[in-house]
Amino acid sequence: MGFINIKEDERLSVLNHSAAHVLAQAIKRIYPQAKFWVGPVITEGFYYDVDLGDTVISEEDLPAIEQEMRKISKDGKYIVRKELTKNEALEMFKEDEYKIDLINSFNEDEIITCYAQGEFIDLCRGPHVESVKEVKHFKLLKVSGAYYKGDANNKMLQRVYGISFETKEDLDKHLYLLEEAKKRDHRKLGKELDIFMINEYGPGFPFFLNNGMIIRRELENFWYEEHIKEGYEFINTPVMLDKKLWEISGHWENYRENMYTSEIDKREFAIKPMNCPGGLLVYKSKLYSYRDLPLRVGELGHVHRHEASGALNGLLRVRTFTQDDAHLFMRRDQIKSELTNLINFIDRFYQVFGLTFDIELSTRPLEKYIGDIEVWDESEAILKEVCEESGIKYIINEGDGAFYGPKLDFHIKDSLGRSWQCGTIQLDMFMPERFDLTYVEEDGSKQRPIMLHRVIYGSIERFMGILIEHFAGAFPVWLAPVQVVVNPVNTEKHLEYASSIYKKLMDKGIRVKLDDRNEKLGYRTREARMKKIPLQIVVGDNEMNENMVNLKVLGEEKTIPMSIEELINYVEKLIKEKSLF
RNA sequence: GCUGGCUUAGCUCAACUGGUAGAGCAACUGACUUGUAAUCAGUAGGUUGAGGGUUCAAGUCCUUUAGCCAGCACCA
Repeated sequence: MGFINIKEDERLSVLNHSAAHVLAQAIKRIYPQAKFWVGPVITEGFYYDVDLGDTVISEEDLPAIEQEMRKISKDGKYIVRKELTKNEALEMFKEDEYKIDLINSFNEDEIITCYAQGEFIDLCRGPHVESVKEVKHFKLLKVSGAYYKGDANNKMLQRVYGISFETKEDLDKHLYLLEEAKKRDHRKLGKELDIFMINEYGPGFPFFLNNGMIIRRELENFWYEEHIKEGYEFINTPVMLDKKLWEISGHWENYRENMYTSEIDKREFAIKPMNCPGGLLVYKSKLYSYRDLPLRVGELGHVHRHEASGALNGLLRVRTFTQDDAHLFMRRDQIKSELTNLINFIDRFYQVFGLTFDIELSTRPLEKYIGDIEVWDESEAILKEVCEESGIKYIINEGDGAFYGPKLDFHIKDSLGRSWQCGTIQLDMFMPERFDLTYVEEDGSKQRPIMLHRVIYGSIERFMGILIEHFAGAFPVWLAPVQVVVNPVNTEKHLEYASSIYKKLMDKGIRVKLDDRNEKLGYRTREARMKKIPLQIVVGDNEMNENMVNLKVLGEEKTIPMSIEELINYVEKLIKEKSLF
C-alpha cells in the first residue's frame, strides 16, 4: 500500500504538468480576470497559483472547473512549444505582473519557452504531452491560500490542487488510497480507541487517556532499556528556568517568539522549549576528566513551544511534548565514533516498529545562527563524512539547521508513504563555548568538550501519532493497550472458566480483559475487532471440557485451539520479541 | 499567523429557498444465555461552540470571538 510519487515518474510528471496548464486554461475561461503565478508538479499531483482579485474559488466551484477542463481535453488541441527572447516574452506577457516577475528572473540571453494550447498560452519550461486530450483522468482535490513566492510577507494567492493519471483505474486507486488514509488518521483513531483527546481549553495541549498512557509507558520503558545498554545515564531538568539562562543559551534571541514565559516576585522565567540549557547546567555542576568522556546523558524532557495556531495537528504538531532527548559530551577525536553509533542506534530503534526512514542533512540557517561560519563548515563537513563513511544516503536541506548547529534529520515514512521528521542528531560546537564547559585533559589542561544533541522518537507525542497511523490503530501485542480479550460463549455457563483464564493471564502481567457482558458472542467479537485488540480467546463447552482455549488473532480468519500454558507462552513470546506478526 | 471551509445529543450525521431540532450507534432499564463483525423492546439525552445583531420568527441571515479541518508560512 502506498501512493505513487508523481514527481518520480517521468511520464506522470509530464502529464500532471500538462494537467496544470489545462486547469489554468479552464480557470481563465471561467474567471477572465485570472492572473497566474506558477503551476508545478508535486509528489501528489500538481497545483496552480492564481490571483483572481476579490473572487474566491471554493471547493464547490471545483466541479465546474473540472467540467471545463474536460471540455478542453475533448477539444484535443495540440500543446505547441514556442521559443522567445526575453524581450519578446516581456512584450507578450506585459499585462501580467506575475509573469513579468518570472521573466525578469531569467538571464538576458536565455531562451524562454512557452506552451500554447488553443487560446491559452503560458510561460513554461516544459516538457508537455502532445495534446490536451491526454489529460483525461484527473481530479481537482482542494483549494487553499498560498503566499506569493512562499513568503508570508507577500500577498496570498489561491492555489488549486489536482492530480492526473493515465488510466481511470490509477486515478480511482489513488482516490481510494486517500480514503484509506483518512480512516487511519490518528486523530480519528485516537478518539475511537481512547488514546488521547484535545480540549478547546488547551489547543495543542493533548490529554493522554489510559490507553494512550499504556502505549506511552511501553515506549518509554523500551527507550530506557535500550539506552541503558548503550551506556547512558539519565537526568530530569526543570520545566521552567530564569530568563537569564535563556539569554546565555541564545534561545532568548533566536527562539523568543516560541517561548512561554511567566513572571513572579518580579523575576522573569521562561518555560523550556528545549532541554539543552538545563543539561548544560548539570554538566557544569561537576568537574570532568577526559576519562569520563564520552558522557551520554538522557532526559525525557517535557518542553513547551508556542507553535502557530494553523500549524497544530493532533499529536503530530503540538505545543507541549516530551522529547526523548540526550546530550553527549565528548572529545574531538570521539565525534565520529559517537555519530556512527548513534546512526546505528536510531536505525535499530526504528526497525523494531517496522519503520523505514530517509536522512536529511540540514545546514546553517541564513539568519538565525550563533557562532563562526568556519566552525559551522567544519561541523557540516564532519556530518557529511560520517554519512559517507557509513554508506548512508542523505539529501541536503540547506539552511534548515538548528541555530546552534547543523543536524542530521531522520524522516520516518508511515505505511502510506508520508514522511515525518522524528529523530535528529545535532552537532553543537557553540553551546559548550557559551556555557564555558570544560574537562581536564590528560596533560592537566582544561579543554572544551564537543556536544551532540539527539532525539530518536523526536517527540513521544509525534511518534505515537505516527505509530497510530502506521499500525492503523492495530498495535503489536507489546504496545496494545489491551493485549487479550477473553470471551465466554455463554456468559453464565462459561463465566467461571473464562474468569480463571483471565486471572492466569493477569497474573503473568498480560493486559487482559474479560468481556462478560450479556451479549451474543458475535457482538462481543465485533467489539473486540473494532477496538483492535490483537488476541481474542473464546471459551465454551468444548474448551471447558478439554481444559483448552480457542485463540483468534486480529485480522485472521482461522481459530487456533491450544492449552492455557501454550497461550501464555505464545503471548509472552510476542511481547518479549516485540513481534510485528 | 494567513486564505478558505466547518462547529447540531457521548459518537456519526439529518433538518427544502428562515417557520421553532430528528435518526443510527453508544448509555440506561427489561427480556433473551448466546460458538467468532451488530438479539429484541422500552427510557432518557440538545439554550444547535460562545457573545451581539436583523426579523413576527434564526440551527439556517449579518457580525465579533473560540476551536477544528485543508493548504500556506513556521517546525519535533
